[in-house]
Amino acid sequence: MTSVQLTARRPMRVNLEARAATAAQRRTRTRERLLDAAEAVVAEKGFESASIEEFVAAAGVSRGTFYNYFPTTTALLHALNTRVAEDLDRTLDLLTAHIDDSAARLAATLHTVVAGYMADPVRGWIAVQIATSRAPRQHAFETRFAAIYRQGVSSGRFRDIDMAAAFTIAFGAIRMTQRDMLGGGAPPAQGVQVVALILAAFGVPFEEAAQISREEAASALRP
Amino acid sequence: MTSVQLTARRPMRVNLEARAATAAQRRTRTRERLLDAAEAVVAEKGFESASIEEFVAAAGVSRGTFYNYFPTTTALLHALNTRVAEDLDRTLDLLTAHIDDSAARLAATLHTVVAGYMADPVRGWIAVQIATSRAPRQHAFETRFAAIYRQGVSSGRFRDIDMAAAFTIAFGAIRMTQRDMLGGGAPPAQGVQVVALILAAFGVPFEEAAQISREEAASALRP
DNA sequence: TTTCAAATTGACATATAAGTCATTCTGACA
DNA sequence: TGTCAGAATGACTTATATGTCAATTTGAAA
Repeated sequence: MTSVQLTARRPMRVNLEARAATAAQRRTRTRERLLDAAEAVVAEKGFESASIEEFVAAAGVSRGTFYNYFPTTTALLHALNTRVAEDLDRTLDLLTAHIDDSAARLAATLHTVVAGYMADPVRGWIAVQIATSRAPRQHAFETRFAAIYRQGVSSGRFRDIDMAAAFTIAFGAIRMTQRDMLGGGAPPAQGVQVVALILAAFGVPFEEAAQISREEAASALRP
Repeated sequence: MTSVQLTARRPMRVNLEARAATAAQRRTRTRERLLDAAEAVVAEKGFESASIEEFVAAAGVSRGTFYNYFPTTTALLHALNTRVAEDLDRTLDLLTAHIDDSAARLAATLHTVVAGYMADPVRGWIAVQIATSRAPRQHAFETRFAAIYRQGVSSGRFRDIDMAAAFTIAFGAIRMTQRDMLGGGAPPAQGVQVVALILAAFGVPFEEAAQISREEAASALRP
């Protein structure tokens, strides 16, 4: 409608790309500081007292800055969960890449998840809470699980059952185990039993499943 | 220290017990009204907006009255969860008392839990959330599960494994199934698969487990 | 009708949280 | 050294919660 004069093409006064690049670094740093702070706050005061006020105080940034990065506290918490999941996913790559047998690989994966979260109860609680919230699920684990499971099916190690059901039982049981351990009600040995049962559910003979779970638990505990 | 004159023994002016009895009825009624209201509020507005203000408005009682019954909103929510669990526990008694085979009985129990909560999403979410909170666990299900499991072990139907691990895998998987169904991401058929896998984990041959799960699911869906 | 212990009321004082925005600061680069 | 886009600030407004308590109501029994 209104006639706006477009800026004439001429040499740029400033290098905008270079500026944008450094600005992006700065953004990333501040974002990480907020995530770190949130982790510390949740660690110390629990989930309930998670507030923007707390987060910015811990991060040493101002209120306004928070909104520059996250719209709500839950948005931040989900971002935190994603970061945690990605961390763990990288660890899983390193620790299980060399394992050929699908059953052993799955056992190692599940034990590493449990051990990883137990080593850091804050992250553990975050994972447990978010896993059962209405929030959309983290896909990293699901993808990894599916790959291992399919490999197991084609090598005749696992039963060929509905993937969603397999994932549900494996991660439902694992999350519950985590929850029990974090709550102090379950000994680490319970993880060994639960993983063995999961393998058994998938068709691995029980005694062998128990054996595999025991062995992989031993490796996972010292990552 | 101070010399207080004790009331002399003489005929009571009023019948205190009778009064106390009616007062107790009144208490129970008000308490139930608060619980009903909380259920309705959570149903409509979700967990996050659960506040004393909302609850008393829905129940038609005053702020002060709330504190006469519950110290905090979470206390009320836990009471609500207990009521829900007790309801379901009674249902489980009625529906599974006649089933002799432990595997079938366990399948019926798990399916009823899932179906019961799916029929009432509000209660379902409450159960899922509280199951994974730091709150102490509901004992009703655990006791029931243990009884069925022991029966199954002594009749040779189930493997003789650690009870805690067995419970963890069964209820972890069930809660996760619930969560997936409530979130709309899983079809009812997934419950059938998951229960079959649980039975298989406990030592029931897979084909038979699948068969039992299918049959009991059909009964549980029409309670 | 009167009594009285228990139940109920709701205004109040006290937090604590969220979201906005005009202003200031930062730092690479011309 | 000055420029300027984007980052950061924090006081301010608005909102929603919590917990208290003196006063009032209730209802069975006397």
